[in-house]
Amino acid sequence: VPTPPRTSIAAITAAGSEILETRGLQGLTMQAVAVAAGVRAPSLYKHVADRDALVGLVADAAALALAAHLAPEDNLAGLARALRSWATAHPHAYRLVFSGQGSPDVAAAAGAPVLAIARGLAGSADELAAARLVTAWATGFISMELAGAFQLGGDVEAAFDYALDRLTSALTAR
Amino acid sequence: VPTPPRTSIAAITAAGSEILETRGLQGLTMQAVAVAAGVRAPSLYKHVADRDALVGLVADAAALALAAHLAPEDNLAGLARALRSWATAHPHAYRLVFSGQGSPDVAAAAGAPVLAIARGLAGSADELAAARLVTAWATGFISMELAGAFQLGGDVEAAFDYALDRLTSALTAR
DNA sequence: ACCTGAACACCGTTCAAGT
DNA sequence: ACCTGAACACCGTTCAAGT
Repeated sequence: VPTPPRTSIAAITAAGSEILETRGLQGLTMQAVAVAAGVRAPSLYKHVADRDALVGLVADAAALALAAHLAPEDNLAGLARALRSWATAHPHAYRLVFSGQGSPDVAAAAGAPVLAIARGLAGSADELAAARLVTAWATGFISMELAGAFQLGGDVEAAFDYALDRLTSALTAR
Repeated sequence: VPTPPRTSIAAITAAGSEILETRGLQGLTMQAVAVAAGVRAPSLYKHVADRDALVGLVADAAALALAAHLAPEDNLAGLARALRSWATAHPHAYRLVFSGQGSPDVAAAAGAPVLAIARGLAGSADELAAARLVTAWATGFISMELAGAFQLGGDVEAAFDYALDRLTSALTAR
């Protein structure tokens, strides 16, 4: 006897996103997601291949949320600050987005605004290389900050602003 | 009846480092390390508090190995290329070093050469901020490369050299 | 003083049985 | 067609018992 589904990819992804937010990637277990979706763990395998696939769905959802948060920004400093504020508000989601566990297509779409801003600064010849410099710096800075890697003290805010200033002038096409 | 230890922190760390190299962080299980150290899993708890502590020891050993690999470099480009070559040769160890799971003291010691080079470029007033810019860029670039995040094609080598050139001129004290 | 087998709680995953 | 309990292999960790 055929039965209508009692859950869905969308519901599973939403449940997973909320669990990631509150309990981190380690807390994102099949059991926890199943309970939050109102179902038992084995049922999830009717909707996702395995835990890696579920983590990928959650990563993509986070990447889209991040992209929406970045969309209004149209200059390098604004974009970098928006990225950092989102990372501070959603540290687990931020780490997951940049861990490479999501779909490459979604990641590429989310990175598009950076390309546009890099083109405006560096010109279209250096667009891609400039975008990679900026993206690498921003993700590196923020992930080190989240990991507590800035142990030497000093002013982390000042280091962020210093880097933005130096990068802006370094990338501006001559 | 007292008994001499059949293993040691050093042996456990060495076994863990080799397992990390070949099987990754996921393969670094208490069971696998115990077998490699010639002992059973419960015995490890006489030497380390728990798996996190063991991972921390392996992270510190990797950070020291990385520091030794970077030590001969005395300019920004050489340092960055040496970091990247080590990361390519030891991807699991590289990720672990920058995951913040090791001891802050060891991480700070390993970062000292970057500070010296940054001081030479930017002057002592901006030394720390300049070092953070460079470190954030390099770790971000390499971790994105290891994660396969450079999906848009283009020349990754060229992007690395472009960034080195732009950063060097951006940091040089005026 | 250290090592061990046995046990516990947990995890991801499979599968026959239910509806 | 989907959901479930039961089971399996694995994991980290504890602990009483051995030497």
